[in-house]
Amino acid sequence: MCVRQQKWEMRSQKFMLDIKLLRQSIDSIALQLKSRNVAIDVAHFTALEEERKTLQVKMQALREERNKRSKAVGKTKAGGDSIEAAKTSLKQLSDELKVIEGQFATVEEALDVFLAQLPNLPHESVPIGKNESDNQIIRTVGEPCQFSFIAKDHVALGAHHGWMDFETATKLSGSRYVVLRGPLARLQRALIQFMLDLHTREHGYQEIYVPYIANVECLFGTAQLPKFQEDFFALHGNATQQYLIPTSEVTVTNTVRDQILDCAQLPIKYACYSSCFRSEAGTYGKDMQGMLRQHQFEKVELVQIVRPETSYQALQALTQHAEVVLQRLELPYRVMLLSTGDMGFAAAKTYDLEVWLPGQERYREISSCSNTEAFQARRMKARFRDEAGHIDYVHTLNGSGLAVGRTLIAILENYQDERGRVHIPKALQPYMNLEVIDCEENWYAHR
RNA sequence: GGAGAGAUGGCCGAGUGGUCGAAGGCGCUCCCCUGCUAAGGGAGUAUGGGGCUUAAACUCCAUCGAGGGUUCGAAUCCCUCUCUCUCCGCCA
Repeated sequence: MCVRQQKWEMRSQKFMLDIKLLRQSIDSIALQLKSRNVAIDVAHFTALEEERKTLQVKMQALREERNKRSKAVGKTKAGGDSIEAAKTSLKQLSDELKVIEGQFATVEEALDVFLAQLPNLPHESVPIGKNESDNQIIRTVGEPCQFSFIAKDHVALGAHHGWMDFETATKLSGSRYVVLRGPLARLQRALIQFMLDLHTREHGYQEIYVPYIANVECLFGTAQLPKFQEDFFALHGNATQQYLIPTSEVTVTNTVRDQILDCAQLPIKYACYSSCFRSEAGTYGKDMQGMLRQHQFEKVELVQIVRPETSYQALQALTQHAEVVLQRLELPYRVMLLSTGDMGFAAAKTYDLEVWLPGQERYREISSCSNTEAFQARRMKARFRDEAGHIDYVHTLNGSGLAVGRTLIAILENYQDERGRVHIPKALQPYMNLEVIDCEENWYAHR
């Protein structure tokens, strides 16, 4: 028996777009993907697909014959007659089948390579553009504050007493790490607690804790693999390949992998705090100062598993949920609708939240909220059964609610005063048990 | 880390080379019967893909943890891996 066919079928679900849609309307898909700067070789695909079909039909016919005749052999043997002649001719058939199966496997591999390059199709409402300069500002909330003094950046504000210590972090690990002490370590912890409480108490998310190490299937399911292997850390010395999660989206979303959910379970809404690990390969020289871009950072992630017809409503809601964090912290921000050229591989539509950073005098990304529609679900085989018993893929969404390190930066820079003190936003004060971080204070005395 | 036992459908569980996609039970759905309830009778109840179709029907292929091998034929035999359980040791 050969299991190659199953492998192929699994892939056809796992990869990207709906394989049936692709077969039917490759031309219109090519057109849509062009807006994402992806050129696809339609002729190549069509040829492969033709070959695949021919071979599959032939292979199945041969198998059918083999199965039938093998069963007949069994009967003959049970009847006590000789089966030698039948064995010889069946051996030929079996060999022929193996050749076809080999050819089929070759075509399948070529299709693999082709399909793996295809990102999700953008939603029709997504602006067509080359890169981030074509993103649309949806709304701006709050005013960038005007200081009567020259605003410091978070590196300067955190430097007192080694509260934000990059030198020690470099000694411990390397570049792009940070050590936080005293009030800043507490601020980070307070932010995590604040965000989780908000989402679980007011937005209806269930808190979830997941592993920070994920297997290949997870990374594949959420589409970090196979294309973006260099973006995160692989663990060595393991028999099985494992990776540090670049976001808890990976493990949280994969909790529903290989499942047929009951429609009564939907929507599923998870809020997850985790550390995140990114190699930041190819970002040399970018944001080298400060803790804006780190190999290890903290994030509260929001994930929703929903019915297809509700996923765009859910995207609006999820984006709102992330925005509320900024609103409660009274940080000025704006909402960007990403253009086709700037979206992530798995996303059909993405809103970025950008917070105002006085130290840089510009807005910086602090959250990214995406609807991947069934793109991840297909790869994960995450489905649901509706009231009528029909099975369909779920839609998955994810968004940061928020990136904790960057929120900490935003608070330092937006809430600084002329003396270099940092005031704590009202909403956060109960969590900090403090109103102001005073650089003239001895923090060892603080309880 | 050492020793052993396992992995079968929604669940339990039979099945050591051939009509096994898989007995039996439970659960679930529909129907029948019974004055309600309970009990009873009957039928159905996996997933993915291909062919043919407007569609359905039909039919074929694949799937018994994963991958590979032996064979005309594999849930069943061999190899590798993963996971689970029990005992011992160690440990936050």
